[in-house]
Amino acid sequence: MSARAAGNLKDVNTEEHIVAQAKQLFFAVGKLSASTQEIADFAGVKRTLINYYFGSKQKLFDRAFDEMRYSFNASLSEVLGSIASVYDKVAGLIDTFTTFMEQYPYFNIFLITELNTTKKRKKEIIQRYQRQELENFYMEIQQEMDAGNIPKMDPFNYYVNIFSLVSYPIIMRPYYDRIFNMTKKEMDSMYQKRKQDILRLLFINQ
Amino acid sequence: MSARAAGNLKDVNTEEHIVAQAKQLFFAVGKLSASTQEIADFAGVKRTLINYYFGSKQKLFDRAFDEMRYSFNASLSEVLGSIASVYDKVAGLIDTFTTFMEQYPYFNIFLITELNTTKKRKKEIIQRYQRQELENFYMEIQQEMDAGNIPKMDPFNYYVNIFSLVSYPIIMRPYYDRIFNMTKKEMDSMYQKRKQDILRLLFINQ
DNA sequence: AACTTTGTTGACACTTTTGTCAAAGATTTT
DNA sequence: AAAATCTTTGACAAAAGTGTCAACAAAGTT
Repeated sequence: MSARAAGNLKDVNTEEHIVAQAKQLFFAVGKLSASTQEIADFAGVKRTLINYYFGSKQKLFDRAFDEMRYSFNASLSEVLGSIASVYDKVAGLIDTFTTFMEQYPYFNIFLITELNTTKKRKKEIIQRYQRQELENFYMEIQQEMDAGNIPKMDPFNYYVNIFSLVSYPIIMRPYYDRIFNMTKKEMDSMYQKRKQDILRLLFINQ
Repeated sequence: MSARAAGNLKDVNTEEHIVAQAKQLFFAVGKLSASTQEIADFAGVKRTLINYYFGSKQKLFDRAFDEMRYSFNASLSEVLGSIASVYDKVAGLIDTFTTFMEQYPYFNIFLITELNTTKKRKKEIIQRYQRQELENFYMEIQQEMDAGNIPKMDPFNYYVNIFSLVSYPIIMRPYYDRIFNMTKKEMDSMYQKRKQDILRLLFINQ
């Protein structure tokens, strides 16, 4: 249904359309190792168009990945670079990251699997990011710790904890749905409470 | 070097040897979609032996996965089923899970990717686990919350948090090594502190 | 030691997947 | 509207991966 009507030309940009659908298939649906045929079917185009526009499957993947990375970093920067309070920044990170993870749960997974097993392109693919914003955030965190509002630990670990607490349960959700003895309703309510539970865990006196 | 000498018969059980090596390749090295040739090379045997002993690649994978799952559940049960204090149980879970994750970081990842995208075998592969132990643990957690020793939240979320805080950073470590502006030494020390930091985060007054 | 069973090997066939290319169809430019 | 350019398509070739099989080798049994 979402497939492009065949021969429906130029009302959409085919190239962009393919990338967009590939991002969905890879990072939302989770078919990280979809074949070119699967990608083409999903996008509703002929397989050869992938080669025409991107040269190879790998280059399409790189393109999709780069776009994901860019938009993810942008949304992080928006929070970290703001003038909000530390508490609001933490809440903002939780919020932003939750949204992102729910939309693209497999993006993180790709970072791990493919990146570690594909020996090449290690250096180029990742640029150090948000150095200044991060240093600044660490400092603010440290101040809150000194003030007793945040459990004392290395600010880096604190930062990592935010992402851990948000990301992991979302990634594992389909698995948890099966192993834990709960109805979908119960599970939903559990997951809905998480944002607040996390925030309360990360901030002592709120 | 670790490869079996060719023709070196019966000093080791070839079948077990292949499974053991496959577990390493899949869940420690991270080659979740290794070809039969890669598996065979890694184990130092001829590729056809995989078919001889296991019938198909899938069956070898299932076997490796089942063994992993079994040992993982066993180590969890050992902690949850013990008579230790809640604090010690939480510390034990952190410890056990850290060890497991460091040894087989890709086991969790498989649970997500393959399991969600491979439509078949959803039901059979996972059995509900540790129901009684878990219910009991929830109850103990709740008591500690009531006593004010643990931040108040749903015990399920608390339980999930333990695994989130341990697992996610280990999974992401290779990625973090590159994006964060730290030396290996700094990163190591950060990760070493984590166990205590996590425990302190999860228990208020310790 | 002959026989049977178990283990190992290389060759082959089959399937899946990727990428190329020439031809056909559309769109834009002149 | 003719020419040039861009887009789409099906057919083909090449590569990679999986499983089967018959033959050979080793170990165990009688």
